[in-house]
Amino acid sequence: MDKGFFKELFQEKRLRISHPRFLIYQELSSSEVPLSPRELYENLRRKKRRVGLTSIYRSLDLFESLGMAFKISKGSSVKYKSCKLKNHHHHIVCQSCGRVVEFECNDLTEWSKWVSESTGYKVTDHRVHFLGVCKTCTLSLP
Amino acid sequence: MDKGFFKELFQEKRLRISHPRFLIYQELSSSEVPLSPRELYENLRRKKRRVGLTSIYRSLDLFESLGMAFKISKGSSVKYKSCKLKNHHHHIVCQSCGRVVEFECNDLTEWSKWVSESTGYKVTDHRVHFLGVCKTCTLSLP
DNA sequence: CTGTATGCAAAGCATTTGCATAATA
DNA sequence: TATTATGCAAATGCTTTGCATACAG
Repeated sequence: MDKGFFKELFQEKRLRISHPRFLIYQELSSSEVPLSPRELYENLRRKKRRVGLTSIYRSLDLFESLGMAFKISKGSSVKYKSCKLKNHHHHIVCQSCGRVVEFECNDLTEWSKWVSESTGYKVTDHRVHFLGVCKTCTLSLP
Repeated sequence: MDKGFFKELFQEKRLRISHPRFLIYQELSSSEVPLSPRELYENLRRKKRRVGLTSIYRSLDLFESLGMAFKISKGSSVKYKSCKLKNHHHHIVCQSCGRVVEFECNDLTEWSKWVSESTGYKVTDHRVHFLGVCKTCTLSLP
């Protein structure tokens, strides 16, 4: 959990480092697996840290828009994972346990150029994620 | 709209080609832009084709699982776009009007291998989408 | 005929909103 | 002190479920 990063970014954006926000960030970054708003709420509650569910929704939105968290929608469930890498990166999600790992982005300029040419779109950004099975699950499964 | 493709695929999977399913598929494939379940419902209603909203949800799920449609979750809104390309492909979404275009997948074996090595995951699949601005929007916007 | 798929109404939930209160800078 | 963020409760609205009915194969 990188408190410095949190403070710096928030001060730069003129956002307040409130107690609830910090608790939510802390809880999220301490988890190996992605968490839903409700799970985050329950976890904090269990630790006697009462934070409103509404605030959790608001904070998660904020974190995502700041690139501090990765939002995973699978079916109708929504979960978030905090990001450790600061610059542009992507994720691989374990299909079995849901564990997420970040990795740096490849150079996609060539591909982007090709997409742009073949579709007529101006390319501004891209989202990539891989699906797979993590080491633990590979070992424990048949 | 490729009726043959629809029939073939459904027969192969032992799925019934019901009237509502076909109407939904038809309506979805005739749209340039992605549609939400509700929009699809309204469109059909307007054409005096009454299909239950529930069936629309069920059909869209089905289409997606068969790779016939692409599901786009943006914030809390969910939309679907029918796919014309039959094999593995990706999408680029216009940030301004939402229009989606498909393009064939690049060869990602090298990248996959690298991801696998650096994360320890066995890579099974990947999702890519580009974001951009379509030709029409580029021209009509400043 | 024999399952499957549909459609309705109802239930179930996740998410959002309004607003008074509390906390930050 | 001037905003900004919080938290509650209520409202909203999407999505799912149960079940009798219709329908494709």
